[in-house]
Amino acid sequence: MVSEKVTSNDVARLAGVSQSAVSRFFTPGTSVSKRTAEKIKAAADELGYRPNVLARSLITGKSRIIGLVVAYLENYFYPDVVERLSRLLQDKGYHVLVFISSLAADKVEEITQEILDYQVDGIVLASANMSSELAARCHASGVPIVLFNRLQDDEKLSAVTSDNRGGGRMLALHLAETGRRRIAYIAGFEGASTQRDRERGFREGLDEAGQALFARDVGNFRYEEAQAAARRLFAAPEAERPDAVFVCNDHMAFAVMDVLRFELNLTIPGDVAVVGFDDVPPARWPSYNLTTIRQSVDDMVAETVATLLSAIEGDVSPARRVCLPGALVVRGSSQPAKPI
Amino acid sequence: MVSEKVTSNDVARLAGVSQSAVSRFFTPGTSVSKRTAEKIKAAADELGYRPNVLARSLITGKSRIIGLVVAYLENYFYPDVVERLSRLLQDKGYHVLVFISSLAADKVEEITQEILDYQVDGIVLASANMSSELAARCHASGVPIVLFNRLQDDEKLSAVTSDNRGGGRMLALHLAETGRRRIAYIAGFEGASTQRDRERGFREGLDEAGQALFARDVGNFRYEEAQAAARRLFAAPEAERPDAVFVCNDHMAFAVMDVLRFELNLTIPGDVAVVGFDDVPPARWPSYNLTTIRQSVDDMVAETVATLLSAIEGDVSPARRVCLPGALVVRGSSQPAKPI
DNA sequence: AACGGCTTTGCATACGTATGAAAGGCGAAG
DNA sequence: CTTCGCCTTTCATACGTATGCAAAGCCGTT
Repeated sequence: MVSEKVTSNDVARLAGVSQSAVSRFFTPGTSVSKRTAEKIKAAADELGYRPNVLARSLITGKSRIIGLVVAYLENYFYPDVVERLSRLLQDKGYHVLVFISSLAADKVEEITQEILDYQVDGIVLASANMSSELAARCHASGVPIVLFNRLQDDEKLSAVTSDNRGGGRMLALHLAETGRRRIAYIAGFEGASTQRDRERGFREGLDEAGQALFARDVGNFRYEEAQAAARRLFAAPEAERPDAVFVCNDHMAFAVMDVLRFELNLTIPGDVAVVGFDDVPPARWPSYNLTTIRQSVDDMVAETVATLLSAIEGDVSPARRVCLPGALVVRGSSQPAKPI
Repeated sequence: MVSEKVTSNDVARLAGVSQSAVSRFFTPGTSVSKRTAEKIKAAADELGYRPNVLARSLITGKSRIIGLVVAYLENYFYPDVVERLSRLLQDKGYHVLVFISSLAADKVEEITQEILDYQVDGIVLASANMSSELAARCHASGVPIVLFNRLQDDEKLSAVTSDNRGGGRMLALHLAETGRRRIAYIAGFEGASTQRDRERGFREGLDEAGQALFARDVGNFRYEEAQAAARRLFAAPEAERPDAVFVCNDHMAFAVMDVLRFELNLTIPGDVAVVGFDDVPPARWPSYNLTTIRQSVDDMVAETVATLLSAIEGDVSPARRVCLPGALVVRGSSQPAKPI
């Protein structure tokens, strides 16, 4: 607390101009004469002056802060999202205020209120659902929201997702085509739209291929629960075990692979094919070498930012729902092991 | 932009009291009579009023925002840090503004300026170094800084680290005790204190055990570069290859293990022992089952927050350097394979 | 009924900036 | 030399809140 804060008034005094001149100098899009600009610059440099963003926000009504709500970073899809989103927004002069939420809905409510307290210009909701009532309140406050990697019934909410249904379908067809006949599914958290859509697409794909789901269990997007689900699914006698598993995301797929290989001594893809969803970095590490659906974080983030910024800049068009295509990435965990 | 913002004045008018009364009602530690409290509460609820944190900051000089500078979330140690740090600070009424920095020092400078623009109450510097000059400026602004998981020469900076030197030593002794005789090291980014301290402790440990470092290469904390380093280290004829590698962090250790197993067909720990540092979640996944030093993220975060908050609350004591002990976690990647 | 102490309330101002309106400056055209 | 118009600059005010100070209210005591 040694130094006093230096304000635009201090600069103005030193430069021999008015405070407004200083303000104008630091506000892009306004003009000052070359002469005063130089005086102000010199004075500002000497004092180490920088405008107070908070005070500015108070009067402009724009904080240049984006609230990001995220429930867990354990799934390595999200750190990547946080990093790229921050970077992109930084480039555009915004910054990210992080709010970690639990999965519980009432927590989300509380958290969102806290976010609004900071007068954020926009909100990215990355791993939590939000009540329609809350969404309405945000909308009423004029704060745009973009759902990231999830959908909600509320038609008023913008959302960016990848094509979870299409991805699920591709995986089903891939497994069927490579000769799998007892295909199981390990679900994520049932409340998540990604879970629902992936499962739905997967079932549709199986249907197309003339198959039905052989078995199903739930892993709730957690490593340990996915391990447990795998143990249950493979507790049956050998002939009645699945010969393929679609695990709802890569993070859980790693857990399943570890159980199959190191607890049950099964080979992948020899005995069982495993496929996931997301294409997080470890999926391409040789230890896992996991067939999966690539969601382009870059594209998703870019769309999110575009949607958010256009809404912030006054675009009152109705909610924008972007669904980006995913790509099937075939790797070693699902090579055809049992040709028909 | 449908609704107008509701201010303390609106509430005051509706409740039939003064604006100061409303302010007092929402400021902890001040008192209002029960009667007016009720009127204000009713009015505030009706209007959906919540205090504007930014306006409050302007006058109190406290924003309750903590700036977090982090360079990359690719190493899964950091997502965990972000999550726990955010959670803990949230509980204390603070929030985290994230700044992603590149490793370049000038970027850090720029970023830190941006942080200061937001009038943050404190800064956590998690994966980037900062010039002493910049540190001085922050100090002058009265903004406390805590270095997380790194150290700097500047004695004025508080820092929280785990005992990197001691951890390196433990790993060296462990490898020597389990019979390894050609022990190599793959370094992280040379500019990082964690890299320096871990290597130093490791060399000291080898020395104690009467050994010298057999080979050394650099992986710069990146997966791909660590792969390349592993390839170089093991390009020698079989008898001249290392029989153990300490990789400066787990993230790179995974890359090394993948190269050894899947490119060179070596067994771990049979042909080569691999040990890492951090104990990130994948280290205990059976595929890697990596011997490593556990850094307790929880403890580190707790110390960081404690240091930061005490400084914010006016503690002018000199910089506080906390060094937390790490624990050797012996797993399958280093079991004694060649008993003496 | 008057007084003293304590709590509650309202008034006024301050925080650091942006911005509309008004005033000033300067050159060109007449 | 005057007048007009444009570009700069200043003045004044506003943003939404917290807080010192003085006024007002309350309650028990003498």
